[in-house]
Amino acid sequence: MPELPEVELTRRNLARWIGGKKIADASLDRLVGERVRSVERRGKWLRLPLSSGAVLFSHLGMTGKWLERSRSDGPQRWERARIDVGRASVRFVDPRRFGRMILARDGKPPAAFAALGPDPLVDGLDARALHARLQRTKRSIKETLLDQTVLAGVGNIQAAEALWRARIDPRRRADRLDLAHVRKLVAGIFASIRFTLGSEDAPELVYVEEPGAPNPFKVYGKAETPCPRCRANIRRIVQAGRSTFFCPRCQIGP
DNA sequence: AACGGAACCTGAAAGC
DNA sequence: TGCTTTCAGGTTCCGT
Repeated sequence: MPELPEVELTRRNLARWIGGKKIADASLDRLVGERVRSVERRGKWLRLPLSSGAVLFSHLGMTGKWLERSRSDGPQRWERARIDVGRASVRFVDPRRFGRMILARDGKPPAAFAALGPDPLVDGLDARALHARLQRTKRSIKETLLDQTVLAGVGNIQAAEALWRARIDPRRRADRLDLAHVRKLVAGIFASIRFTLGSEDAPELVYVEEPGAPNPFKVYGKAETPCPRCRANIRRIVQAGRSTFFCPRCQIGP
Protein backbone atom coordinates (compact mmCIF):
# COMPACT_ATOMS: atom_id res chain seq x y z
CA MET A 1 0.00 0.00 0.00
CA PRO A 2 2.51 2.44 -1.23
CA GLU A 3 2.64 6.21 -1.00
CA LEU A 4 5.31 8.68 -2.07
CA PRO A 5 8.13 7.29 0.11
CA GLU A 6 7.54 3.67 -0.88
CA VAL A 7 7.28 4.57 -4.55
CA GLU A 8 10.46 6.63 -4.28
CA LEU A 9 12.32 3.69 -2.71
CA THR A 10 10.93 1.48 -5.48
CA ARG A 11 12.19 4.00 -8.03
CA ARG A 12 15.69 3.88 -6.59
CA ASN A 13 15.67 0.09 -6.57
CA LEU A 14 14.37 -0.15 -10.14
CA ALA A 15 16.95 2.39 -11.30
CA ARG A 16 19.71 0.18 -9.92
CA TRP A 17 18.19 -3.01 -11.32
CA ILE A 18 17.16 -1.99 -14.83
CA GLY A 19 18.14 1.68 -15.35
CA GLY A 20 20.15 2.05 -18.56
CA LYS A 21 19.72 -1.64 -19.37
CA LYS A 22 18.36 -3.28 -22.47
CA ILE A 23 15.22 -5.38 -22.07
CA ALA A 24 16.00 -8.93 -23.22
CA ASP A 25 12.58 -10.38 -22.52
CA ALA A 26 9.31 -9.25 -20.96
CA SER A 27 5.77 -10.40 -20.34
CA LEU A 28 4.72 -7.48 -22.53
CA ASP A 29 6.17 -8.18 -26.01
CA ARG A 30 6.38 -4.54 -27.03
CA LEU A 31 9.03 -3.91 -24.36
CA VAL A 32 11.57 -6.34 -25.79
CA GLY A 33 14.58 -4.61 -27.33
CA GLU A 34 13.90 -1.29 -25.59
CA ARG A 35 16.49 0.35 -23.37
CA VAL A 36 15.27 1.83 -20.06
CA ARG A 37 16.60 5.37 -20.25
CA SER A 38 15.76 6.26 -16.66
CA VAL A 39 13.38 5.53 -13.82
CA GLU A 40 11.46 8.57 -12.64
CA ARG A 41 8.69 9.17 -10.14
CA ARG A 42 5.93 11.71 -9.81
CA GLY A 43 3.49 11.31 -6.92
CA LYS A 44 2.69 7.62 -6.67
CA TRP A 45 3.49 7.02 -10.36
CA LEU A 46 6.66 5.57 -11.82
CA ARG A 47 7.62 6.80 -15.27
CA LEU A 48 10.15 4.87 -17.37
CA PRO A 49 11.13 6.54 -20.62
CA LEU A 50 12.32 4.00 -23.19
CA SER A 51 14.78 4.30 -26.06
CA SER A 52 12.09 4.37 -28.76
CA GLY A 53 10.30 7.34 -27.21
CA ALA A 54 7.62 5.16 -25.68
CA VAL A 55 7.09 5.54 -21.94
CA LEU A 56 6.12 2.87 -19.45
CA PHE A 57 3.94 4.11 -16.57
CA SER A 58 3.57 2.00 -13.45
CA HIS A 59 1.24 2.57 -10.51
CA LEU A 60 1.50 0.23 -7.52
CA GLY A 61 -2.12 0.59 -6.38
CA MET A 62 -2.68 -0.76 -2.88
CA THR A 63 -0.54 -3.87 -2.86
CA GLY A 64 1.80 -3.67 -5.86
CA LYS A 65 5.57 -4.23 -5.58
CA TRP A 66 8.51 -4.54 -7.93
CA LEU A 67 10.85 -7.33 -6.85
CA GLU A 68 14.26 -8.33 -8.12
CA ARG A 69 14.64 -12.01 -8.87
CA SER A 70 16.94 -14.13 -10.95
CA ARG A 71 16.11 -14.73 -14.59
CA SER A 72 15.81 -18.44 -13.88
CA ASP A 73 13.31 -18.01 -11.04
CA GLY A 74 9.76 -19.11 -11.78
CA PRO A 75 6.73 -16.85 -11.54
CA GLN A 76 6.22 -15.34 -8.09
CA ARG A 77 2.93 -15.56 -6.22
CA TRP A 78 0.59 -12.85 -7.64
CA GLU A 79 3.06 -11.99 -10.39
CA ARG A 80 1.46 -9.78 -13.05
CA ALA A 81 4.40 -8.69 -15.20
CA ARG A 82 8.11 -9.31 -15.66
CA ILE A 83 11.01 -7.53 -17.29
CA ASP A 84 14.30 -9.38 -17.89
CA VAL A 85 17.62 -7.61 -18.31
CA GLY A 86 20.84 -9.60 -18.54
CA ARG A 87 20.93 -12.12 -15.73
CA ALA A 88 18.43 -10.21 -13.64
CA SER A 89 14.70 -10.09 -13.78
CA VAL A 90 12.22 -7.77 -12.13
CA ARG A 91 8.68 -8.86 -11.33
CA PHE A 92 5.56 -6.86 -10.65
CA VAL A 93 3.47 -8.63 -8.03
CA ASP A 94 0.07 -7.32 -6.97
CA PRO A 95 -2.34 -9.51 -4.98
CA ARG A 96 -5.20 -7.05 -4.97
CA ARG A 97 -4.80 -6.03 -8.61
CA PHE A 98 -5.36 -2.30 -8.15
CA GLY A 99 -1.97 -1.57 -9.70
CA ARG A 100 -1.61 -0.50 -13.31
CA MET A 101 0.99 -0.73 -16.05
CA ILE A 102 0.47 1.46 -19.06
CA LEU A 103 2.72 1.54 -22.10
CA ALA A 104 2.31 4.83 -23.93
CA ARG A 105 3.89 4.38 -27.35
CA ASP A 106 3.69 8.12 -27.98
CA GLY A 107 4.87 8.92 -24.46
CA LYS A 108 1.61 10.64 -23.58
CA PRO A 109 0.81 10.11 -19.89
CA PRO A 110 -2.53 8.82 -18.59
CA ALA A 111 -4.98 11.52 -17.49
CA ALA A 112 -4.42 10.88 -13.78
CA PHE A 113 -0.69 11.45 -14.23
CA ALA A 114 -1.19 14.63 -16.23
CA ALA A 115 -3.48 16.04 -13.52
CA LEU A 116 -1.01 15.58 -10.65
CA GLY A 117 -0.27 18.57 -8.44
CA PRO A 118 3.26 19.40 -7.31
CA ASP A 119 5.38 16.53 -6.02
CA PRO A 120 7.19 17.52 -2.80
CA LEU A 121 10.50 15.93 -3.77
CA VAL A 122 10.44 16.55 -7.52
CA ASP A 123 8.97 20.07 -7.56
CA GLY A 124 9.26 21.24 -3.97
CA LEU A 125 6.32 22.66 -2.04
CA ASP A 126 5.51 26.34 -1.86
CA ALA A 127 3.54 27.20 1.29
CA ARG A 128 1.92 30.28 -0.29
CA ALA A 129 0.76 28.36 -3.35
CA LEU A 130 -0.55 25.50 -1.22
CA HIS A 131 -2.33 27.94 1.07
CA ALA A 132 -4.02 29.55 -1.95
CA ARG A 133 -5.09 26.14 -3.25
CA LEU A 134 -6.50 25.10 0.14
CA GLN A 135 -8.69 28.22 0.18
CA ARG A 136 -10.63 26.76 -2.73
CA THR A 137 -12.17 23.80 -0.88
CA LYS A 138 -14.50 23.23 2.05
CA ARG A 139 -13.26 19.71 2.68
CA SER A 140 -11.28 18.78 5.78
CA ILE A 141 -7.53 19.18 5.53
CA LYS A 142 -7.04 15.40 5.82
CA GLU A 143 -9.32 14.62 2.86
CA THR A 144 -7.79 17.44 0.84
CA LEU A 145 -4.27 16.10 1.33
CA LEU A 146 -5.37 12.85 -0.33
CA ASP A 147 -6.40 14.76 -3.49
CA GLN A 148 -3.55 14.06 -5.92
CA THR A 149 -4.31 17.18 -7.94
CA VAL A 150 -3.61 19.35 -4.88
CA LEU A 151 -0.38 17.60 -3.97
CA ALA A 152 1.11 14.48 -5.53
CA GLY A 153 2.15 11.49 -3.45
CA VAL A 154 0.55 11.98 -0.03
CA GLY A 155 -1.71 9.07 0.94
CA ASN A 156 -3.58 8.00 4.03
CA ILE A 157 -0.50 7.39 6.17
CA GLN A 158 1.54 10.41 5.16
CA ALA A 159 -1.51 12.64 5.64
CA ALA A 160 -2.01 11.44 9.22
CA GLU A 161 1.70 11.61 10.02
CA ALA A 162 2.22 15.07 8.53
CA LEU A 163 -0.78 16.51 10.37
CA TRP A 164 0.46 15.04 13.63
CA ARG A 165 3.89 16.60 13.09
CA ALA A 166 2.27 19.94 12.27
CA ARG A 167 -0.06 19.63 15.28
CA ILE A 168 -3.12 20.21 13.10
CA ASP A 169 -6.45 18.45 13.70
CA PRO A 170 -7.32 16.39 10.60
CA ARG A 171 -11.00 17.46 10.85
CA ARG A 172 -10.13 21.11 10.39
CA ARG A 173 -11.42 22.69 7.21
CA ALA A 174 -8.66 23.18 4.66
CA ASP A 175 -9.76 26.75 3.98
CA ARG A 176 -9.47 27.64 7.67
CA LEU A 177 -5.70 27.12 7.81
CA ASP A 178 -3.73 30.33 7.83
CA LEU A 179 -0.34 30.68 6.16
CA ALA A 180 1.51 29.89 9.39
CA HIS A 181 -0.39 26.60 9.67
CA VAL A 182 0.36 25.74 6.06
CA ARG A 183 4.06 26.40 6.63
CA LYS A 184 4.01 23.95 9.55
CA LEU A 185 2.10 21.50 7.41
CA VAL A 186 4.68 21.71 4.62
CA ALA A 187 7.43 21.09 7.18
CA GLY A 188 5.42 18.17 8.55
CA ILE A 189 5.03 16.62 5.10
CA PHE A 190 8.76 16.81 4.42
CA ALA A 191 9.65 15.49 7.86
CA SER A 192 7.29 12.56 7.52
CA ILE A 193 8.48 11.66 4.03
CA ARG A 194 12.11 11.81 5.15
CA PHE A 195 11.40 9.71 8.21
CA THR A 196 9.58 7.07 6.17
CA LEU A 197 12.31 6.95 3.52
CA GLY A 198 14.82 6.31 6.30
CA SER A 199 12.84 3.66 8.11
CA GLU A 200 11.65 1.59 5.14
CA ASP A 201 14.67 1.58 2.83
CA ALA A 202 15.29 -2.00 1.66
CA PRO A 203 15.65 -3.92 -1.60
CA GLU A 204 12.34 -5.58 -0.79
CA LEU A 205 9.77 -3.22 0.69
CA VAL A 206 7.42 -4.36 3.44
CA TYR A 207 4.11 -2.53 3.78
CA VAL A 208 2.80 -1.91 7.27
CA GLU A 209 -0.51 -3.70 6.69
CA GLU A 210 1.20 -6.97 5.84
CA PRO A 211 1.11 -9.67 8.53
CA GLY A 212 3.95 -9.27 11.00
CA ALA A 213 5.23 -6.05 9.44
CA PRO A 214 6.73 -3.44 11.79
CA ASN A 215 4.91 -0.14 12.25
CA PRO A 216 7.44 2.71 12.34
CA PHE A 217 4.80 5.45 12.35
CA LYS A 218 3.91 7.97 15.05
CA VAL A 219 0.10 7.77 14.90
CA TYR A 220 -0.95 5.70 11.88
CA GLY A 221 -2.33 2.37 13.07
CA LYS A 222 -1.76 3.39 16.70
CA ALA A 223 -5.31 3.82 18.01
CA GLU A 224 -5.56 3.64 21.81
CA THR A 225 -1.81 3.89 22.33
CA PRO A 226 -0.12 6.94 23.90
CA CYS A 227 0.78 9.89 21.71
CA PRO A 228 4.62 9.91 21.44
CA ARG A 229 4.55 13.64 22.22
CA CYS A 230 1.95 14.17 24.96
CA ARG A 231 0.91 10.63 26.01
CA ALA A 232 -2.81 11.20 25.38
CA ASN A 233 -4.54 8.28 23.69
CA ILE A 234 -4.41 8.29 19.89
CA ARG A 235 -7.90 8.24 18.33
CA ARG A 236 -9.14 6.59 15.16
CA ILE A 237 -11.94 8.26 13.21
CA VAL A 238 -13.29 7.75 9.68
CA GLN A 239 -13.16 10.53 7.10
CA ALA A 240 -14.46 9.98 3.57
CA GLY A 241 -14.49 6.28 4.29
CA ARG A 242 -10.83 6.12 5.30
CA SER A 243 -9.25 5.71 8.72
CA THR A 244 -7.64 8.76 10.25
CA PHE A 245 -5.40 8.58 13.31
CA PHE A 246 -4.61 11.64 15.41
CA CYS A 247 -3.90 12.92 18.89
CA PRO A 248 -6.96 14.70 20.33
CA ARG A 249 -4.81 16.64 22.79
CA CYS A 250 -1.86 18.07 20.87
CA GLN A 251 -3.35 18.47 17.41
CA ILE A 252 -5.22 21.76 17.53
CA GLY A 253 -8.93 21.26 16.93
CA PRO A 254 -11.30 22.61 14.27
C1' DA B 1 -17.88 22.10 -10.06
C1' DA B 2 -17.42 19.76 -5.97
C1' DC B 3 -18.43 16.32 -2.94
C1' DG B 4 -19.68 11.65 -0.68
C1' DG B 5 -20.22 7.03 -1.37
C1' DA B 6 -19.88 2.81 -3.84
C1' DA B 7 -17.19 0.03 -6.81
C1' DC B 8 -13.15 -2.23 -8.24
C1' DC B 9 -10.21 -6.88 -6.19
C1' DT B 10 -8.09 -10.22 -2.96
C1' DG B 11 -6.35 -11.86 1.44
C1' DA B 12 -5.93 -11.85 6.40
C1' DA B 13 -7.74 -11.22 10.86
C1' DA B 14 -11.43 -10.81 13.95
C1' DG B 15 -16.04 -12.06 15.36
C1' DC B 16 -19.65 -15.48 16.07
C1' DT C 1 -14.10 -25.76 12.78
C1' DG C 2 -16.21 -22.92 9.50
C1' DC C 3 -18.88 -19.16 8.07
C1' DT C 4 -19.42 -14.03 8.06
C1' DT C 5 -17.84 -9.57 8.64
C1' DT C 6 -14.40 -6.12 8.65
C1' DC C 7 -10.50 -3.94 7.11
C1' DA C 8 -6.64 -2.71 4.11
C1' DG C 9 -1.29 3.14 2.85
C1' DG C 10 -4.92 2.81 -4.29
C1' DT C 11 -8.05 5.27 -8.13
C1' DT C 12 -12.42 5.76 -10.65
C1' DC C 13 -17.09 6.26 -11.54
C1' DC C 14 -21.73 7.74 -10.53
C1' DG C 15 -25.37 10.37 -8.56
C1' DT C 16 -26.64 14.60 -6.03
